[in-house]
Amino acid sequence: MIDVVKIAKALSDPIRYEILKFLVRRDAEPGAELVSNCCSGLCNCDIMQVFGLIQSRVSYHMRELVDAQLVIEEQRGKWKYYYPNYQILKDYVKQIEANFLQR
Amino acid sequence: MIDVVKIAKALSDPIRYEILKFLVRRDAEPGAELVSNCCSGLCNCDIMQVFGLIQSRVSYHMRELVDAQLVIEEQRGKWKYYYPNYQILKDYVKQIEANFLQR
DNA sequence: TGACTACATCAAAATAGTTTGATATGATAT
DNA sequence: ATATCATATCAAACTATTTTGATGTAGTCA
Repeated sequence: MIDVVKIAKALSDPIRYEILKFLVRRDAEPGAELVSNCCSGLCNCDIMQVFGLIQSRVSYHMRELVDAQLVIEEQRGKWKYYYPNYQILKDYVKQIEANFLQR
Repeated sequence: MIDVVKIAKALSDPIRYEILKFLVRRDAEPGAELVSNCCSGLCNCDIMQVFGLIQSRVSYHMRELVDAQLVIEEQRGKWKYYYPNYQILKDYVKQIEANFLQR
């Protein structure tokens, strides 16, 4: 079962929320211009560049998102490629609805 | 517009999450046995009793829930009566879906 | 091999959130 | 009015989270 409080905590940081939104937007627009030329997907260095954050800060927040299972990571050579975990997001919504909106 | 990150933060504390679940459950079962005899609704003192928390702690968490608009409070004499704000909960789910699950 | 790149990890500092006990406020009842 | 009850607020202590700079690790490429 999902840990709904842990997911809420992961979503409760504005930077993480924006990063996740960005991952989803980029995932939905596969033809969009690549942010950097470091790799074909979306990696740490892209997020650094887009949000103007230093490397260890991005690394920290991505680990939080991965730990909450909101984001799946995939190693590609020396890069980490991130993509949204839609199943967990769906489960989160379902759980919120089940706990608070069942009438 | 709702502040989705603020709502997530309010939901990210396990005590607040349980209190909100409790408010919803109690709201859905109007015939359920009253927890205390202090008032006809659900007040601070009920939550203290049910969760075994001291007064200032309950007061703090209820204020967080009210600030996030997840809970509406109503003064009744010397008591505060709390009930869930379903509209905000619905808006929160909608926003999560719009930001992350639109395909 | 060595130089370089991407990312992880660590410890320290900074910031934010939570808990507690004490005190304050405001309503009710006598 | 006073006494009592429910809740708010405050300051201090405590705990958790975030940020930073430094260093470590592992992959890549010449």
